[in-house]
Amino acid sequence: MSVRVRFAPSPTGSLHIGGLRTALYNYLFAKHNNGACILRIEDTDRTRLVADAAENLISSLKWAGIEFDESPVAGGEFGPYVQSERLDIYKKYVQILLENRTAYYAFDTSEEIEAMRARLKEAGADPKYDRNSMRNQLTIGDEETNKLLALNTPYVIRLAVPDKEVKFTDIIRGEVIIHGRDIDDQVLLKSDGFPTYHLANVLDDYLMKISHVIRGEEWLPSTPKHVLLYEAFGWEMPQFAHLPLLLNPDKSKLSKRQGSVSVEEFIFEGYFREALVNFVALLGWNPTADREIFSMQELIDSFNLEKVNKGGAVFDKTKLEWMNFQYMKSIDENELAVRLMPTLEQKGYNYFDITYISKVIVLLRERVKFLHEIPDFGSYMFSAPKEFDSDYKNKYWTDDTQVLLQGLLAEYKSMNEFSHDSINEVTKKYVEDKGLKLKQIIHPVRLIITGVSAGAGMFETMEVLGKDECIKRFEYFLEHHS
RNA sequence: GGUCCCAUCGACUAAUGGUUAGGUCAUCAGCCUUUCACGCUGGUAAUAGGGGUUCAAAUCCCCUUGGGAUCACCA
Repeated sequence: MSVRVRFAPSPTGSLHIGGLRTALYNYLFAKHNNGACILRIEDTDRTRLVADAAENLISSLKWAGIEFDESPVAGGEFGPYVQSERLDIYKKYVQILLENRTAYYAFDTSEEIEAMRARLKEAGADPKYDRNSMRNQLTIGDEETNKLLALNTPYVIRLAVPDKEVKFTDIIRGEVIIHGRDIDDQVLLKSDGFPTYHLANVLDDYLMKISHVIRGEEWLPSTPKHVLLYEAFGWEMPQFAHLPLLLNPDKSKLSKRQGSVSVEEFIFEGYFREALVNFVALLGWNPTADREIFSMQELIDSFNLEKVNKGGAVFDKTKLEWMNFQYMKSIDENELAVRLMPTLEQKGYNYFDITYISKVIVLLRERVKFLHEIPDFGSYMFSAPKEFDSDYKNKYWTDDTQVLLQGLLAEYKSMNEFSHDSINEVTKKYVEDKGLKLKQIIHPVRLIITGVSAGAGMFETMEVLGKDECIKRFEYFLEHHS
């Protein structure tokens, strides 16, 4: 049997980091097994719809490197892949349930339901739908039901949950048993004609030939309803795998309020896709434990559901930051230069070439947390400093400094090759001849060239800036700021 | 509250009956040094508790405790 999995978000907002992990695990599992990964939009709740949410979801997923074999955009032979376009399908199939009496019409108003719940609560019982005391096909009979239907009375269709144990096997958790008496007579078709998640999800998974349902643990308690539906239709069930939850530092389900949770925010903050994917993949699953860095392909190669943990995992940004830094160091500098270009343009630095940018990146990548910080952290690489750190100056400046710098400038001017090695050589010889320590001159030089105390190796920095630029900065400083 | 799920350092996790309980992040100390960083070396730190089963338990079973999810005409 071929592996077919799906990621089925509802378009109610931007992609949640937990959603990203669910999508990723589906994707990894599919690719590992040469199967198909499908995207289905579950927009059956008309009240929570957010405009453009589906597009945003897809673009976040794409940013992360997750592509779908079948989707509303790519199409596929089991479409449409948007539930609101499948209404006739749901209505058609729910008839089967009505006919074999595993579902029934119910005509209760929301006020009646509310009153029922209040009553049950008063009596200390679970506020489940009390089938026998309400106005439904079971209590009023088929004839009355048909009459009400003919009068266009609003109705819903509910699942007739049998009084028996419902069992299923979860790949991650093993056998799970829940008794029917603990399951509500779930609404399958709402009065607005839209299906609920439970109906639409089961029907679509079946019709789209989904082999494995990989989703968050929050779905575990409602899985028996789905099992019952498969049984009611007489269909073979897919395999289930309920993923452990991603948690806030206080162990509650990962949510807004305790930091960023949407992928868009992480993109905005400047995380590399490689880092976020790598990090999130290792939250709840671990192939070896003696290794942290994995490319998407390596994740695909080693992924398996059996090794997914059962317990929830706290989403700890600190380690993500570390991982991001690993990618900062390892991604090719030319690639990073390309990625930095938009930021540079935004800051008005659009006249530098990729080669120069990548040299600057090599110089500064280990000194910043995010790539986009480079233009500010190393602003002196893009324009000559206008201000000079006075504390830094005071710390290393003496009465002789001015004269020493004049002499050093002359040395630099006479150089042909201006590499960090040759600058190093010339500078060291110069201070040695004067009987000084390198410290006494290199800090003033840094001040002149960069204006600030923090930065890469001085000679490397000067090499990248080039002889002419360095001399210009020397002359400017000695004229104006001494 | 009912039902279900879960439980190894502060965090992510490894060890599927036999290890001085391992690795990574964070943290602490030291080293390196041309500022800031990177890096390097080392340290602190965990099997929730109690019963079993077994020659042997982090690992299997039971109970307790703790945490979480879920209980909609939301997904």
